[in-house]
Amino acid sequence: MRKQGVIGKESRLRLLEAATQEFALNGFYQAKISSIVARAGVTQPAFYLYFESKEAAFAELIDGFRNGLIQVVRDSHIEAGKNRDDLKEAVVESLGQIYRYLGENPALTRIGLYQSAESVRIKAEIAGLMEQNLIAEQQAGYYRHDLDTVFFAEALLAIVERLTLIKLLPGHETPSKLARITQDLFFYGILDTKHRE
Amino acid sequence: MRKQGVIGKESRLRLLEAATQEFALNGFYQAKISSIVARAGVTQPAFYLYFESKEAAFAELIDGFRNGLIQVVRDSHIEAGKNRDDLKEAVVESLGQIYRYLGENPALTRIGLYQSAESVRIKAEIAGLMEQNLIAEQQAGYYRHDLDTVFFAEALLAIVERLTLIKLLPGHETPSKLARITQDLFFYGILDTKHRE
Amino acid sequence: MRKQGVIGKESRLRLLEAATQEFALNGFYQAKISSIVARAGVTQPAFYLYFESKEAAFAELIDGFRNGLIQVVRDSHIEAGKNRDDLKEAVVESLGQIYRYLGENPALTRIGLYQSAESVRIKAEIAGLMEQNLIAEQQAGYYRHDLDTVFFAEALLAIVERLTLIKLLPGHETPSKLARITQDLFFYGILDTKHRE
Amino acid sequence: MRKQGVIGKESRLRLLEAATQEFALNGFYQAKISSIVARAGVTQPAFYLYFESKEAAFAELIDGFRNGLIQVVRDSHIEAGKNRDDLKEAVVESLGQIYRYLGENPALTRIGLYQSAESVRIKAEIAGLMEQNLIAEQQAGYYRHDLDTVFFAEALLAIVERLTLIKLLPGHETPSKLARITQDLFFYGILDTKHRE
DNA sequence: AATGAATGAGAGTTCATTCAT
DNA sequence: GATGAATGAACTCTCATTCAT
Repeated sequence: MRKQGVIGKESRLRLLEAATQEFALNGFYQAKISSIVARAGVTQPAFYLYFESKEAAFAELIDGFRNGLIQVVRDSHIEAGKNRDDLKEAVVESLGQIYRYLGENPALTRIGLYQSAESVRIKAEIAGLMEQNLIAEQQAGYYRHDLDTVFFAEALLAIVERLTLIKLLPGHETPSKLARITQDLFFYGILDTKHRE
Repeated sequence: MRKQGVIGKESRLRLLEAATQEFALNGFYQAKISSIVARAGVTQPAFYLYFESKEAAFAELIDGFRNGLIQVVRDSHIEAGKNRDDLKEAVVESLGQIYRYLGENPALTRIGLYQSAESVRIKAEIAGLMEQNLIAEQQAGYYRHDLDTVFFAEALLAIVERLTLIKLLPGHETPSKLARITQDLFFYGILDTKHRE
Repeated sequence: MRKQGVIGKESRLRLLEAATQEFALNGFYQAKISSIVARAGVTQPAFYLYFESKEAAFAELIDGFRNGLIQVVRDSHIEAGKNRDDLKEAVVESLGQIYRYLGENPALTRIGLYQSAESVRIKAEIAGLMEQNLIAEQQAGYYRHDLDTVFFAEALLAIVERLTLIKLLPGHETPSKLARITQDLFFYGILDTKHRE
Repeated sequence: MRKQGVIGKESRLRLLEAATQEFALNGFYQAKISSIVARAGVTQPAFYLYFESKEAAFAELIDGFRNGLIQVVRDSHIEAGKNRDDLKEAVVESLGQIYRYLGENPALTRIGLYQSAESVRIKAEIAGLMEQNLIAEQQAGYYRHDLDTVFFAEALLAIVERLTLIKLLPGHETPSKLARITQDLFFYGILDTKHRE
């Protein structure tokens, strides 16, 4: 794996893209190098020109996804000092960016959120980051003070994860719509207001 | 696979239990027949005395789990005519039974909810059942009428799924506690009441 | 690698014998499992029924050879109290047993003395054992006191090793003849007696 | 492989040196072209600019070593007409030159004496040359007339070979010391003189 | 009811070598 | 004079499954 020119870079990219598809479709263990290289239009040894092993290629994909997602989640923090309507819009915007990131990388999302042992760790990490945001936002007075932020964060992640899987990735809903729905559910709860009184 | 006497039944059960553990631990593809029979204390051909194939054994486990879960979710329907406090308790009780079922079958739950291609179908089915309950309960006047029951059901399932994975199965929380937390989040939402006004 | 009946034991032996031939002929790295199993008349996976890996099979052969040789060399120690003629016969007998062991296991000898990284270690070990014998024999007054036993042992091993390779294994000489030649060379040196004076 | 200028010559030399090290360390089959070119700081195809194949490069090294060694052994012939002390010194000097040649080319020696199928042929050749010398020396009256020169030559080579491997190449002994030890062993044999009578 | 023995099919990986530039 | 890129051919090892007993 020495210096690469432009052709090598291209081959590497083709392999990476092929690997993404194959891993997303079949998961790590069922994914076959032979399928990957077939998709990429090269022979098997070419794969090892650019990646140390099946594991290494997978790790590279996972890492890219993880880093991107971490960035997006970090950036989704909402600052203090907003009024109620602005808060709502900000939350929708933040969730929208997360859904957008996932929607724009459907295969990677499949790998990173659903197809690997690492996905468990990644989701734990993301839940942690989300909780940090939520804590700050709670202190900003946006959320109930009796709210357990750990569970809140896990619940938020859970919903994002599931709606992504069944609505976003198949293309049934847009990121914005999902963001609005998620925000609505969390903001107002489910109780009928008349019944509530 | 002819009719079996009592000894055969025992071996079959031991194999089934061993398979449950192995599948839960490693997933379908990584599970090895050799590990299963080692756990069960029999030889490899014995496995094929009781099961047609790896797939068949897996399907049998999945089916048992699925049927049990469907039953529990069906039974978790809440009748009309309750006042607010009774509703709350009824919801907690219903969720509690679901969490209890999952918590009592940890290995099967791992297989049925997280370890297989079937889990996607199972969860879709469960979400559907949950939605039916929710629709009836919404019509009973318990929930907001503008609530989209599809998303509500998916969100509910998502949270149950995730809290089960990270809190229930590792033994960090009891089913009752999780039921209460889930109910609280959904009933009241997250907004600070002072901020709310 | 579970319990084996008589058929299994036979297959194992056939594989072991085939492996011996193949390793002797080609050395560890050039030896192919496919050749071994072909010789043994089984399929490739059968090899792994009886051996953990190529390495493990090789190690088993090496170990057997090494242990046998160590035994023979240990037993070749000559007790004190012999007169000159008896000593000579005893030495010839001892060397004869070593040559005989090597000659009776030609393939193993090839592996253990010439075909592996282990052969270096084995020979070092054998040289050490030989030296222990020589030290005792030197103290019994059989050999010159100014003789460096380390070098003597190494030289003895060297000659045995080489004569085995070029005379014994190809069948050009018998163990007894080689034993006598080796003894003669060492006992009397090379100098012409007339010239010696 | 056309004619080369000065730059090409340099690369070729670097490759040859790198190949020597690699072959000495790992033997022919385990040596990798990729390692050789890495050591030499060139790319893989460059190797084939200067050598037809792995085999060809190896053969070139072997040939160099073989020719050098043949020369040294030829030159180590001792003329007739020496008295006993001069003979001793001449033998020590001759052996010293052989050990010196081997010690000065440690990597090549590893390849030529221990690491190849060719080493068998080379040693046979060397033994032959040594025997020719010994025959002449025997006829000069230096050695016993009942001495079998074939075995004597093989034994001599065996000892040189082994002491080189375990004492010279690791740097534990100098060529001169080894020459003296070798000569001593052969000249006087091992018997205790008192016991001898 | 169970087992010892065996296998077909296929996986990931390695390496000497070559071609176009 | 040298290189980036690629490959054919091989090899070790794994696993679900079956057959004869």
